[in-house]
Parts: sequence; C-alpha cells; structure tokens
Amino acid sequence: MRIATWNINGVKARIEGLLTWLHETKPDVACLQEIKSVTEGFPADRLADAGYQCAVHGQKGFNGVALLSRLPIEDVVTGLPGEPDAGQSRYVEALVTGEAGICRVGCLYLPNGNPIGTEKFSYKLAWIAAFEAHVRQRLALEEPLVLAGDYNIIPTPMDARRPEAWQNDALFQPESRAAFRRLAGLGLTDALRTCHPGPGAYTFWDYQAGAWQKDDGIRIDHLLLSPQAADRLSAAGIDRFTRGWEKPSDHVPAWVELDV
DNA sequence: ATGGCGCGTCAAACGCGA
Repeated sequence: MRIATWNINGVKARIEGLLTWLHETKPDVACLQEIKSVTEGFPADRLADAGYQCAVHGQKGFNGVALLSRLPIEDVVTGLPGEPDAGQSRYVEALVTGEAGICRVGCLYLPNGNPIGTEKFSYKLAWIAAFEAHVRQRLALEEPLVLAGDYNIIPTPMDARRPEAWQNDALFQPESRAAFRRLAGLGLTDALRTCHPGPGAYTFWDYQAGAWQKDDGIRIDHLLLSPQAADRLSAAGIDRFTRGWEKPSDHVPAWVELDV
C-alpha cells in the first residue's frame, strides 16, 4: 500500500497538477493539506473519475484537509478530538483496507505557529498536546497506523539547508522539536528519516528568493509510523519533481510503501 | 542586511503561510 502526503496550497489552484501526480505515482491513499476549500467545493467528482473516494474536512479560505483513497475506507473521523479550535480544519482520519491487511491513516495539518511569542505559537503547542493525546489512544490499538501530513516542524538542523535562518521561527523552536521527539518516544518511526538518513531530504521550498533554485529547503512534511506499520515499511520517498512544474505548490509530496 | 511569492477573498488591498 502506497500512502502519500502533500500540502497542495489550494485545491482550486492545484487540481490539474494533483490529477497528473495521482496518475503518475498512483498512491493508494493521498493525504492533502491546505485545500483552502469548503467541503462542498472540493472537486470530489473529478477525483472519483480518477478512481479516488474522498473524506474531506474543509473550511472557507484557509486550512482544510482531505484523505483520498482508491481502496475501501471506513471509520472516517473529521477533526481532532479535543482540538483547541474546532473552527480550523486540520485533521481527518480513516481506516483503509488493502489486499494484505489494514492501515489506519491520519492526515494532519499542524499549525504553523508564527510569530513566536504570540497566541499563534501557544495555539500550535495546544494543538500538539491534543494530537499527542489522540496518538496515545490510537497506538493502544496496536495496529498499522500512519500519521501523515504537514507537521510544520523542522526536526533537526540536518532538516534545513540553512538552519541558522530558522532560529527564530516557530518551525524550529525547541518546543516544536521537543514535541517531535516525544512522538518518536511514543514509538513512532520517522519513515523518511529511516529511509534517507542523510541531509537534503527536503519537502518545502519557499516561493521567494529563488529558494527552489538554490535548494534552500526544509523538511517539515512527515510520515510517522506505528511499530506495526514500521514492521511493514518497504520504501519511502519524496516527489521533488512536482516542485519544478508550472504553478507548483511550495510543498512536494512524500510517501511510504507498506506491505499491507 | 533586506526583500523577494502565491492563494483566497473579493473586487483593493489584505490575511496568511513558512
């Protein structure tokens, strides 16, 4: 089962690229963030034509997540239990049934948190606390679980081309990085890091200042795996090629291949 | 050292992202 995540920065602006990417890479499950669309406005018909059913948690203008699947899904959950602001759509989850087993997939868009020292950053930490509580619940099920999305966390200096430039940014604060380590401490495996232990595995390049041309990127999109999913991990990768397209998202897709 | 872009909303700037 191939499970991918992609912050598409607006589904209306990205629908053609999204369909091309689905056709070229054929993920079984695609977790999308920043659809920037209400649920009713999501192009579910065009995605159904491409073979995907959609679990959408939309919102007007900002945020919004969607889980696409060409395998059967059930147990759809929209919204994170106990989240600090239910008006912001940042989480959708479903149980996916593959040929060789099941996998529960959570699609998340963790708050950015900038600027630091404001309520934006406290909101990020509060959202993380709710997420951690939910993760503990899910891990107790002892089943294959993939938590995929835009975490808005640069885990280590190796995950930025210029770590010094992110020193005062919410993405690289000690509290943000500590939260990522706590998730690992709960037993989750960072799939991209496991398969690509060296530097340079970036998933985001700013639109500004020629960041893409200079490979001035950061790794903030992650796929975290429960032990039962990690046991079945066969590959993980990053679809860098989409960043060179016309009208690209500033994020690129990342994916895992599981034997389920 | 700084700013530099793009999307959505809504019809001009502005909020927001990272």
